Amino acid sequence: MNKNLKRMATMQRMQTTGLELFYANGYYNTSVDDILKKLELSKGAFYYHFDSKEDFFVQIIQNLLARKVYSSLIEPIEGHENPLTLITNCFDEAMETAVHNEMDFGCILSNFLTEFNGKNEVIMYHLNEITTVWEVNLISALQKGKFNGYLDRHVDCEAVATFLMSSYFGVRTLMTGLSPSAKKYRFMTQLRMYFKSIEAKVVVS
Amino acid sequence: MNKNLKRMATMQRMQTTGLELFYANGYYNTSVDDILKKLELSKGAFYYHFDSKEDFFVQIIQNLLARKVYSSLIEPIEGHENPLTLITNCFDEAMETAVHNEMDFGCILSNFLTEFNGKNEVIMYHLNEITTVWEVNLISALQKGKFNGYLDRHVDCEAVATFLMSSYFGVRTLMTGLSPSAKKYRFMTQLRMYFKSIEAKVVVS
DNA sequence: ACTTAAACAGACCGCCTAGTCTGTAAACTT
DNA sequence: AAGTTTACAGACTAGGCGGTCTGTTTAAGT
Repeated sequence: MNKNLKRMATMQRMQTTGLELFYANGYYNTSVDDILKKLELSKGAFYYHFDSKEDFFVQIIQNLLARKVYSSLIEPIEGHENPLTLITNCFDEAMETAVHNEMDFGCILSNFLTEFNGKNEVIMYHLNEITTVWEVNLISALQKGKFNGYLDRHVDCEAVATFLMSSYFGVRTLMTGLSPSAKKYRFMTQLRMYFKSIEAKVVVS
Repeated sequence: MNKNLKRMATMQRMQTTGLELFYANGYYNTSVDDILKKLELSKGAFYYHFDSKEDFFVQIIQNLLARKVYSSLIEPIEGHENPLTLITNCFDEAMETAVHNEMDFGCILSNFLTEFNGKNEVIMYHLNEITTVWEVNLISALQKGKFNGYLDRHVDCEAVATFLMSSYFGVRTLMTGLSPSAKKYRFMTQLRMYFKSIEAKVVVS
């Protein structure tokens, strides 16, 4: 039983540093040797555990990227409170993490979508799957919010979800440039402005 | 004089197809040989006109990318009308072009920002320069609009610019996935919602 | 104690990469 | 007409790439 455990541990180690380097340098600009050098492992070890570099990356997507997106962008908006508040706090926290991370290269999911678009269908399929999961959860959170009277009745939840995903992807890209902290602050003020325009109108009694 | 003309023509040809391939496949995933093969030119021709692959790309940024961003995102918002209308039409047209382009890989500028972030300082410098030009022009267009009474007095123009750039970068990335046309439509509805929240309030007479 | 398979190590292969260098045909200069 | 420079062609090199293959050590099963 220790057998399978060690196997899993090694594969985890490989995938973790693999994701680190792929995120920092890009998939095509990171060689298998780069990863193995950092791990102090050999080619034999890598191709014993994985069929190919592509197979390796697909497993990283399913094991690490999917969980990362879930824990940072989906789970925080699962609640019965005002979804606009939940989303605001969720984005705020995600961006705050990015601000304090010296090695921030933008949203992982967005970066890989950009890198593989039109280049690798297999990988794109798995990335789009994660994107869809995020979208579905955003929409259902908004619909629940509408049902609970937090959002205006006329709001198109699918459209709001698209707009939110767009703006988040984009701001993370922008934040990799100059003054990320200021960018974050400005973004958040306008997100709140936008939310005011779709929240339930106060009934004048 | 025909001399310099031919030289310019060849360099233009190289840069044009270079940008095409870099946009479609990424910079690191496109070899100099790939470009030369499509052009039916030789290594000698390439390194006669350019010092290196990086120098080649920097010239592409300055000659082609900068103009492209200007003509599609900056020039259309230079006018004395309502900047919110101008921006709406500008984004609409840019996204419509993307929808009808089978080979759309997202916003060129955003893609390259993602690809080179943390990997190549020289190229990042030139890319950030273009981004800043866009930002500055957006801000000044908004400020002019505020002065002319199209925007609410309390609007933070810099924040609006950041929000707009973010959402545009992001939606172009999202549109490379499933149903770009629907994504565009949904995005535009929410952009209009957002604009309603920052436009000048109607004075009740 | 012996067998067997798991978990590697590392040499090796063919291909691709950015970049160099030498050669050469045409054009421009004088 | 002769000399010189431009604008290439294409062979070549050193190194990196993903992937293979043949060991070898370690540990579990019997």
